[in-house]
Amino acid sequence: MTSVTAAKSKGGRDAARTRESILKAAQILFARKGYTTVGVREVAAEAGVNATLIRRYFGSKEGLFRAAVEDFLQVDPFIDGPRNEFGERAVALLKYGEEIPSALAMMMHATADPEARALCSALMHARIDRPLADWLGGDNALARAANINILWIGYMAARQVLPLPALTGDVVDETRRWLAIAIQALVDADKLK
Amino acid sequence: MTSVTAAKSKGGRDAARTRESILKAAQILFARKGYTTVGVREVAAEAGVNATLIRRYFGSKEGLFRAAVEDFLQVDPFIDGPRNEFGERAVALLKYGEEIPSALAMMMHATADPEARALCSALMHARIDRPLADWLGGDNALARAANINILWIGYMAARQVLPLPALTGDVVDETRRWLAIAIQALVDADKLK
DNA sequence: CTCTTATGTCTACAAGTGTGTACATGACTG
DNA sequence: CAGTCATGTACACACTTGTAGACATAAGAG
Repeated sequence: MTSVTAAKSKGGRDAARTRESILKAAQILFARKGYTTVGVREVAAEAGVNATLIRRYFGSKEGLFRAAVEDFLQVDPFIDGPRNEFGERAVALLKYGEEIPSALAMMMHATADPEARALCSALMHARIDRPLADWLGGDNALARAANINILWIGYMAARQVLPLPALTGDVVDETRRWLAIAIQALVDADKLK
Repeated sequence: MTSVTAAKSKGGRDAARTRESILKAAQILFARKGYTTVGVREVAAEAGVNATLIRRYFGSKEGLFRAAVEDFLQVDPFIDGPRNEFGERAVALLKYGEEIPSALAMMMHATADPEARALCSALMHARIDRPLADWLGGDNALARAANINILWIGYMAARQVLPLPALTGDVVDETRRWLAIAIQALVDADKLK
């Protein structure tokens, strides 16, 4: 197989570089195939390095997964920007997520393993729901944050994780429009009327 | 471990009964732990039968999974009833799904395995999206069906599969109210205004 | 140059997987 | 009662997994 994330194009030892290669490969593979299914040898092959290095740099397979998720599970890109454009921005970021391995897809695929699932659950709460609720403010902030998260998760699951055959072509566009509106409505519902 | 789905409380051979026991145990375990993580020996132990019987009755592990999903992936309970109460009914059924192992949780957990994922994708389309779109009718029926499915998937994933720590207590009630309204809105949007 | 440390490689192991094959035993038909 | 097939059991075989430890080699310091 041709490794897209090959490390050492030119010789020389570079710990940081190989570590990065492993992380990138892990993100791609975990997002595509989940946690249990992907083996450390597979990640190493994709990264173009020796399998044992994963243990050296990340301690264990679980350590690698944790690092891979934490590396790009951030809410900042969503809340940086005008409040009245949150819905549009979120959908745009989800589209971007479809093209690169997203943390959401990674987590959804990984929930088969009990330990990986517990990790995902805790991380999602600490790095998404809580800060998002703080940013939202107003009444029922945590519930609204959870609802926004439900929309994200549902869309990514239906589009990438399963994926649903229905979600192609024009249907995707229609769904994305609906998604932006629904999310924005949750943002704007900061005061019970 | 105490097997809840023990088969042969009294002696005697009963193929249908043991087959049912295996299926029940598989549904519970697959929904809780996914496809790859659950082994055939584990299912057999939970069902209180010999592991080889799984091969006899379902051909293979994949055959067992297929049977387990197909057994209760049905859209009928959702569309049977008044159209203007679809949202409420759907949420009530999801709540029911939280208590018994639901097909949705099973599928979400199983997407790590490529073959299981392909199966889930095809089944979801054939048994949920298509019939639901037919029932919905009107403009963009397939997109609206997909959106409803997104809400279901997102909720079950956030509530059961991950699960999100935020979704407990009052937050769940608030989310369920929102969910019913959002789903009903998609049902009623059968004519572009 | 020489020594030390960081980095990368090789081999192996114990555990668990799905599945196949051969054998035992129950229940029903004639 | 006797025979026959469905049903249940026991065992083993390849295979893959994550992890561990011993070894080799490049890079940088004194």
